[in-house]
Amino acid sequence: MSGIAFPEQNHILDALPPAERERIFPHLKLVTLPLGSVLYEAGDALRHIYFPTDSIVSLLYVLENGSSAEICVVGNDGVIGVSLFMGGETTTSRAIVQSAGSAYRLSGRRLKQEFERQGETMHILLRYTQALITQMAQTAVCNRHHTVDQQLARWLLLSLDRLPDNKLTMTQELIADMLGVRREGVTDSAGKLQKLGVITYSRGTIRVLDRQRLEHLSCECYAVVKRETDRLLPARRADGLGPP
Amino acid sequence: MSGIAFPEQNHILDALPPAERERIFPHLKLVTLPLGSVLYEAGDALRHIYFPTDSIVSLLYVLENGSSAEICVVGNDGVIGVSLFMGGETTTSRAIVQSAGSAYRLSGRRLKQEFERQGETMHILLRYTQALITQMAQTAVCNRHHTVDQQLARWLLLSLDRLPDNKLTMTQELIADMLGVRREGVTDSAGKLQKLGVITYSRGTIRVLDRQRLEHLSCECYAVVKRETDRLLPARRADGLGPP
DNA sequence: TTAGCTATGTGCTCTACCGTACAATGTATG
DNA sequence: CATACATTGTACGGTAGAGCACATAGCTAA
Repeated sequence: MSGIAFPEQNHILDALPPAERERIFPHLKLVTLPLGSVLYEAGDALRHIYFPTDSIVSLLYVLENGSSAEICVVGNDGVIGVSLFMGGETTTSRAIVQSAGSAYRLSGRRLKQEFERQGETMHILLRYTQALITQMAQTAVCNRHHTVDQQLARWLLLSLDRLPDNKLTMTQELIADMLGVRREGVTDSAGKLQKLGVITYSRGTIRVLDRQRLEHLSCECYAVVKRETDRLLPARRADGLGPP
Repeated sequence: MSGIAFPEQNHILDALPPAERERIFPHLKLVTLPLGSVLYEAGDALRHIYFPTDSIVSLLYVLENGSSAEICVVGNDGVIGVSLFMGGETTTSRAIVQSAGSAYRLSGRRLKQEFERQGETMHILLRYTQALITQMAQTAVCNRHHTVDQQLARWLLLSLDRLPDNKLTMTQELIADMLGVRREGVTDSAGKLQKLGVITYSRGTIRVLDRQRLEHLSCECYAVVKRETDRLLPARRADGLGPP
């Protein structure tokens, strides 16, 4: 959250053609998302869609007994609130801010207006939704077959891709909630990574030192999701380093 | 697969308004789907979309090491090939026939034509896709937190809802592939259900005797998905028992 | 009938992860 | 500086499910 923010930091907004931008950008409102805040609960009627710039939001499913699991993660590559244009109005997931930062907010009404014009905006949003589907499905398989060690590596990489530097602010407790495992399990796995010199961990701050090694330690799920996301989403227009 | 088939057996086709029906129905082709046949592999370019009548198709993710997991199941409540209209053209999943039967097939080209008209067809397909998303996400959490016993019950219920009677044709080996567990694990769980008098099992044929009990033994995931699906999908127009 | 295959049942060890308890740090606050 | 709290580390028994081996039981076909 250093310095100015501009809509093009979000890849979806950045990909919109000029006419669409002119219609949408005036109605975007920049909001700050503090760590841990909840954009919506399961069952809430969605009122806005969010385009993160430097924040990260997780979609979490929470079971009756309180245990939970992250089903996908959204950063400046996507949007939160796809059920608005998919027609459901509500979802059964919770959207929680995993990394503090900013996002541009658009009212559901205006979004739907633009979506119904069936221009490029609609097609971009639908392709992004398919990328989300891939991420969810791969997460399901990953939950079934891969170890906590592998999943922690995957999770760190997914977060890293959505952050400006190699530092993430996140306690092991919260990571455990995301992965749906015990906190102690994360401590174990993170300890191994630290011994290997891949990360350093200190009271809520993780620094990734050796990204390549981390990719090696992760399961294939990270690469599968990344490949599919890159295929489905448009190439960046701006360079993401400053206003156009 | 007894007797005649007609498009309205599929809930999506049944929900289309008259104008849409007139455009689409003439181009539907009835195809039979034998048990175990693969509609598409991961990475295949999709050429058709399928509307099952009395068949059931599973979307399966397969990992590099050969292990797999079902991420959702489609019967006469839905369609196979959402990535066609979502814009992706291909998916990373395999679509495999879990219960033999029929389906109506429509070329991807015609489907997209209809979708682009942005009539009711588009909105129904999008809402259905959101229901699919819910199923995938719930499967992800289920894989993480629930026992094989619970998941088998859930799986049986999901299949049962898409079949005309209480009989399913399915070896334990195949169920194991779907749930992403060992075959022996399914034998154990199915044995328990049999002892309880909830099902009978005999060489590839399962009969559900006590559905209510089965719902009780299942985890909440079945109910969550069913509730959300009912909410998102249109009420049945025909009664599904005969041609209109 | 007999042989051969497929599907199911059973028993064993092994391991990752859970649940729980508690100790040892680092950070904030008076 | 002393205290309180939040975060991380460690230990230990319990268990679900994996991996493997092999026995039994129906179905099919010569």
